[in-house]
Amino acid sequence: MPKRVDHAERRTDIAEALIRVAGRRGLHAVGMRDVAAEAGVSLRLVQYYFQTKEKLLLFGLEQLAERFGERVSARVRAAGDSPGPRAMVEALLMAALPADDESRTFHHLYTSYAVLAMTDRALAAQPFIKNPDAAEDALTELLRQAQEADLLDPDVDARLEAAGLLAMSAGLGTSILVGQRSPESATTVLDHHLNRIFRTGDAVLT
Amino acid sequence: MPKRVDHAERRTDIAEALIRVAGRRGLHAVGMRDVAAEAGVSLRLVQYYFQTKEKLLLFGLEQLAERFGERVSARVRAAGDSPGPRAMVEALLMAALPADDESRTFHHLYTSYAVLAMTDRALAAQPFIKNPDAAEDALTELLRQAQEADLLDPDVDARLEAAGLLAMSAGLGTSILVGQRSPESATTVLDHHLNRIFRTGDAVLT
DNA sequence: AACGTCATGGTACGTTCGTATCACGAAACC
DNA sequence: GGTTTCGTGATACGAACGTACCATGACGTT
Repeated sequence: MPKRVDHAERRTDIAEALIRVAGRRGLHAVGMRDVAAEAGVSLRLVQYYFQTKEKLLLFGLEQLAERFGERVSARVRAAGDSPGPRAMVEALLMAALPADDESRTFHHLYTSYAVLAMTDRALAAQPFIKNPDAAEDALTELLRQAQEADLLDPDVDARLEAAGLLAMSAGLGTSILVGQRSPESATTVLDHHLNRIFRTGDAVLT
Repeated sequence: MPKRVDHAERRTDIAEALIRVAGRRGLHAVGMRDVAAEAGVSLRLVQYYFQTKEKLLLFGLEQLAERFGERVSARVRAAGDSPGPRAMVEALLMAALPADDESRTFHHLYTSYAVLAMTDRALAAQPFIKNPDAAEDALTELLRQAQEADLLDPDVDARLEAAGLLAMSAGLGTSILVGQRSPESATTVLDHHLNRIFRTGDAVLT
């Protein structure tokens, strides 16, 4: 073989170019030529590493979900040291809100992909079921721990509560992106809910 | 003027054709030719009544939001007779969940439009701020009434609670559309929340 | 040293899309 | 009753898109 280049690395480079340009102009507006230009390679190369646009999109979604999952769990881990379970719950939910650019891009593109998945039933069943389920499991576990530490209202069903909180966070995220609500307002709404669920009325929000 | 046709009527006909075909194949996949075929008219006519695709899309969104608003308020009104405020709250939230075809189409397309609105900041600022705000006002009012009738936990902030419930409903709706969650499961989550907010533990869900 | 294969560039092809143009019948107005 | 205006059809145009094809260095293998 000649230059023997690392295919995996090349693919993630291109996929991140896709994420960047799609985050700027919208997923519906990006073509392979845009991705190629953003990545600084020729159109032919994008075709070479991903044979078809559909495969590129699919890989981009996986990349997006993976990166965001790492971001959230990093924040939860960082919050794990100090004030207890509620801080971790808040870290998880707040990290999911589109307050900074990275999170905005994620929400924007993830929603775009979700819309595609509504018709192309086959497209990426995994990322839209497996990842949210994992998040729900993680949040459920955090709530259970809080419940065992007697910090939580005992008559909440941890699993149902986790599902509700995540759905609420997602819904608030969308309303932020479309300009209906400010990130601060969304934080207030979330915190109000947590205040009623947790026994201590302390707000630890940012 | 010759045949003097009712422009407004024609426009809504075409817009509903747009909604039908977009609901089937996805908003990203419909062109003016598809809309024309679905409406049973020529491409030229679609151009004639809407000069540009953007105007067609805009009118379609207004039409969509209007129809859905009527649907929800009709259901709330229908539930207003019998068992009290909670039934109306449930009616509002449940009507917004994508359980039937009409509601599924609405969620699907509304989300598609929301994605477009994230980049085309100008596109339809109204429908994505005015309508949700109106829904929030209505739900807030219902919650306040329940609170005055002493049916509600007195330490809930009606406005914040309304915002949270609507965001949760929207988030659950999306998770249904992507196949992560069943409508029944979403209903359970919503009802669990209402059970903790309302003083009576009665579930009046469908 | 020759060869085959990998990485890459350039470019062409066929399709589809939104929009514009030309044409024409019919009806209302003076 | 002629003229103007409205509703409608058919079709053409230019751009953009995804994909396919052809060519050509560069390098490891034999």
